[in-house]
Amino acid sequence: MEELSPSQLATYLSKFLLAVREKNGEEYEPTTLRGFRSSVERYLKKHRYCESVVTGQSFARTRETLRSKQKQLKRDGKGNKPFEAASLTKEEIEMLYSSGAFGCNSPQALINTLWYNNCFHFGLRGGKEQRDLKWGDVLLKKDTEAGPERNPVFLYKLYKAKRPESYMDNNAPFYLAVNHANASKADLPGLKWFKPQPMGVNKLNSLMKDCAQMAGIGKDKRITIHSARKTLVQKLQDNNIPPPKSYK
DNA sequence: TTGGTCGGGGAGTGTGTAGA
DNA sequence: TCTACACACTCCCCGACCAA
Repeated sequence: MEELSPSQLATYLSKFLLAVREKNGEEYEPTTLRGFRSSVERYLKKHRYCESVVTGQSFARTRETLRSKQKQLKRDGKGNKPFEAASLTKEEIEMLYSSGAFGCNSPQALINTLWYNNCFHFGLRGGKEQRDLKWGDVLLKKDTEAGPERNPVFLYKLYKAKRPESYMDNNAPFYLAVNHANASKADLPGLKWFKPQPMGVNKLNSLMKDCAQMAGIGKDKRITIHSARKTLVQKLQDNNIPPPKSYK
């Protein structure tokens, strides 16, 4: 497309924005169309194209087409964020603990709870930021007496005791794969619950969904990996904590 | 069970601007 | 000057698929 003149490209883009549909024939969400345009813009920038699709004069009609299309889609009921992640209620968090999805009685429950704590207390995103987390990124500054399963310090110390020695240096991944061979005899003292191997990206990304399934929640709402972070934001809002200045 | 990749699409953040 | 909102742009979640 970088070989087309701006006026030719503008015409093609306008036609594309009007005609494009999902594979099943459905209309796309308004933000998706905007994303398509941004993708084209990025591509053209990379190829040093002479004009910007977003601000260039030759693309004024394309912009108008996109605006009209977005308005039409909104009128048709699109743009209501059908895939928006839902936050967790107090009752649902209780169910996660009572079902055994969260807690400290199994390697999987332990790592699920650590993941949730890191989302909820440190505001980490559920996937990449958690996966990039290293063992040395989390330091125990203030100790506390070993206590209940909901005490983050207790869980951290238990996790430390159950990790293999070879994965204790600062650059080791924080989340390790569960050793399922040992999971059935998890209460044996000194047994390592985790393998010297990072938890996989697919496993980490489906962690919250698996927990919700185990606890029997999320049938009427969308519980995803983002739900834990959303719960944190919801709680901050409910307690009238203002957003940081940089959010303005 | 894992890593890697891809396409679709929602979420997050910085910036510009109209209006109070 | 402040605030709310829209826009521009980027990030990355998510599911599917495949091979190891």
